[in-house]
Amino acid sequence: MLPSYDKELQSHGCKVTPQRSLILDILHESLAHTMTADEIVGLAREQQPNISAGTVYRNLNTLCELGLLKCLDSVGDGRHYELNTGHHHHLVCLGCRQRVAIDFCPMNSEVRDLAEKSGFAVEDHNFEIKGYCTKCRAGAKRSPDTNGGMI
Amino acid sequence: MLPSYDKELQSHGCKVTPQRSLILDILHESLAHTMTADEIVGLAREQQPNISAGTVYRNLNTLCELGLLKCLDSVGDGRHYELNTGHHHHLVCLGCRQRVAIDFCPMNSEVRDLAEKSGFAVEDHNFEIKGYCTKCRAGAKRSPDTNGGMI
DNA sequence: CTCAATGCAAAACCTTTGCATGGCG
DNA sequence: CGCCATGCAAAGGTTTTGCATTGAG
Repeated sequence: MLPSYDKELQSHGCKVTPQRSLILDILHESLAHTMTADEIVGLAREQQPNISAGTVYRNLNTLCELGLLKCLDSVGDGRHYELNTGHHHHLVCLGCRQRVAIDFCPMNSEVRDLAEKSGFAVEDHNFEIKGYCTKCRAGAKRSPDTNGGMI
Repeated sequence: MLPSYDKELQSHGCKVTPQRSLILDILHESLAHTMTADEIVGLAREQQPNISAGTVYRNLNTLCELGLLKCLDSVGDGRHYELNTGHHHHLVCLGCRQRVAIDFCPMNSEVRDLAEKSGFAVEDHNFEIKGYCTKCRAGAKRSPDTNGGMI
């Protein structure tokens, strides 16, 4: 079943609008991978044809601030969004740009100490493995340099 | 001393122009941290006032393709460039957006196997630790949410 | 009712691109 | 001298913003 985010929204003094719920539903449908703002606008318009891109962008930012979403960025394909569920990292396909969640996390007290030894106050971290998914592997072998070093 | 990149450029059938050398010199000056295209344009204009932004962008892309530069991306501050010296990762300051190199690398055969077990052909990886550098720590404590969840 | 959220359109960014000119090899 | 690289300006793509209107609480 679809969890409702109404309570989280309201507890932040945030109104529950059809647009907001729709965005959260769309991201819930694709829990396994991330989406760009543009993809979200596209899917949202299937159900609510005149939802404005401005509204989607504004809501993505709002929902990130509330901590309901996470925003990822990586060379070559703009920002990606996902529901902020359990902590995880991603496999990023350099072909189709899809991000798929993985459970492995490299962060531990040792690494943290290393960073803090240089006066750095650690808040978060990010780990991504880049490569080619099963579907894109064939194409990748043909032209390994297609991506112009923008790995 | 400044290493000259002339040979690398020439060996790729690439002309050595003042603009190209200047960009490489600027990035060599800041080996410890990365720079945005815009910062590079600014510094370049101090020495060559009418260098065009288009030229800088074109060269940054060219030099990435040649493998002389590395391009990094991260939420909240666009692309960053650095000389492609030894493999390393970064501490990213959420205050001043500075990226500082660290030596620790989480990648090993175990992690690689994990990714490849799901049919993924691993090509590269990226690890960054986000937080606040010594200079920005005070400010961070005052307003932890300034960055709108865009960690 | 009130104030936040929306739709629309314009603007603000950042990056790329077309074209004529200049300069490296 | 030929062709790549440059400067300039225009265009492209993405994200933000201003403003009047709508609608959730």
